[in-house]
Amino acid sequence: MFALVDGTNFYVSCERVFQPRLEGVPVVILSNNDGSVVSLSAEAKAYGIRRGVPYFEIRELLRHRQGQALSSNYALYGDMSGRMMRRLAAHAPIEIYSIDEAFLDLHGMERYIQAPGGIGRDAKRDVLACTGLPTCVGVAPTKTLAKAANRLAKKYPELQGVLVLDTESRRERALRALLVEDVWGVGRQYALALQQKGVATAWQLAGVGEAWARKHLGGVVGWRLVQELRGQPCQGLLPSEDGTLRRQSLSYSRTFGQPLQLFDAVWGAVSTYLIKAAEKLRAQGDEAHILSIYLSKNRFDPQLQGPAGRTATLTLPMGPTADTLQLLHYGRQLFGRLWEPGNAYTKAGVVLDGLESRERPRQLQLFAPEPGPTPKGRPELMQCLDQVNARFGRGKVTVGCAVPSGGEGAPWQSKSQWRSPAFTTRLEDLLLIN
DNA sequence: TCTGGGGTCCTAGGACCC
DNA sequence: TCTGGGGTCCTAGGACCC
Repeated sequence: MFALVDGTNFYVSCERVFQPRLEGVPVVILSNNDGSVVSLSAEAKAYGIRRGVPYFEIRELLRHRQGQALSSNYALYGDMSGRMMRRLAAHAPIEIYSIDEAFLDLHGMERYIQAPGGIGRDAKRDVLACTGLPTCVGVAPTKTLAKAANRLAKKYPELQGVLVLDTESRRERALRALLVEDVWGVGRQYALALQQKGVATAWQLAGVGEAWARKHLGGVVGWRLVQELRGQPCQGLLPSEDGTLRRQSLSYSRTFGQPLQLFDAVWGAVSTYLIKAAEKLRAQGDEAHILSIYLSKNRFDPQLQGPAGRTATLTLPMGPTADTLQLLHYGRQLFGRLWEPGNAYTKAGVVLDGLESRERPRQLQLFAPEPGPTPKGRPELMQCLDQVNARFGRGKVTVGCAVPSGGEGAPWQSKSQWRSPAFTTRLEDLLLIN
């Protein structure tokens, strides 16, 4: 059996822990650049606001209803997430699935699931008591069914946030009540196609054959999904060691505060993003051997023809690295391949792929690596750079071509007008009760 | 005027190798 | 006109997740 635990309107809940005045108020949390809604409270949902809508469309509605919009504060959410995960990990082996969701492995704990209250209610109570965060819990024999149970636990208040699917009849009842578009792994495209073929509920989806599933739901993924709905596990727990996630790629991208046309401005943004991505890479003790850069134009522009974005990718000739200067060197080459004068760019990003731990055993070098910018003494230099910045503030020391202090006041700087303080991670932002 | 960011997995074709 | 089988790597793209 698996449990899926997730935070209810997680970002809003994090804000409310430190700002009780937001209790009962329609609250929306905005994306970077204050562009669109990424999380919202039940009160905001009741007024018809939905995740993903652009802020300018709901600004008036929110003001009219005395609602509150906040910029997203990932320093706060990330720290609160860590607190929640540490509580959950005390109950069972854990896989952290996203910032506000975790799977718990309950194999061998079946008797505890059945006990009065059960592990779901227990974990939920614990997280609330220790962090102030409300959660929902779904328990079932497969991950997909646990997600389904969680979904229904949220939808029906009488379940009080916990649903256990531990018998055939409970599974059937749940799947009959679940729409196909609410199944984990069925997105917009698939939902539309399924509905057109007369498959409207999760129960109907669980009844399709293997060939059908492979044909209409993206191959082997679709077939696994159907099996999981039937109660046959196809995915095990991927345990998160010491509360962190093992990742295969890492990226840093931002929408600019305004469209940019000048080479220097766009390269200024990309080089800054590269520096940040390299910092993240070193902070998690990894090296990357594939580098991608992408540039995007405004994807909502009706004049736009062709794809909004272009990507350039390179396998680094000297092998895995976490060196800012090497990444900048090759990043500049990739940028040159993408750059087209006369375009108004709205967004850029950097992706580091093929991540390996820096501590891994070194493979025997059979051939001399291609000469890149000289790497002698570089790991030490990078380490020194990170230590100085950790002590004196991010971006205090950087490379010569970069904009100081990480782009503060730069032309690409994102908007973030209503950010709450970093209550839990900055001493100056500590909440004071008078 | 104003529309996020960071991930995953799978497929498929071409180059290249044995 | 005929012209294998199997494998890897690389790249691009499409679907999905939160």
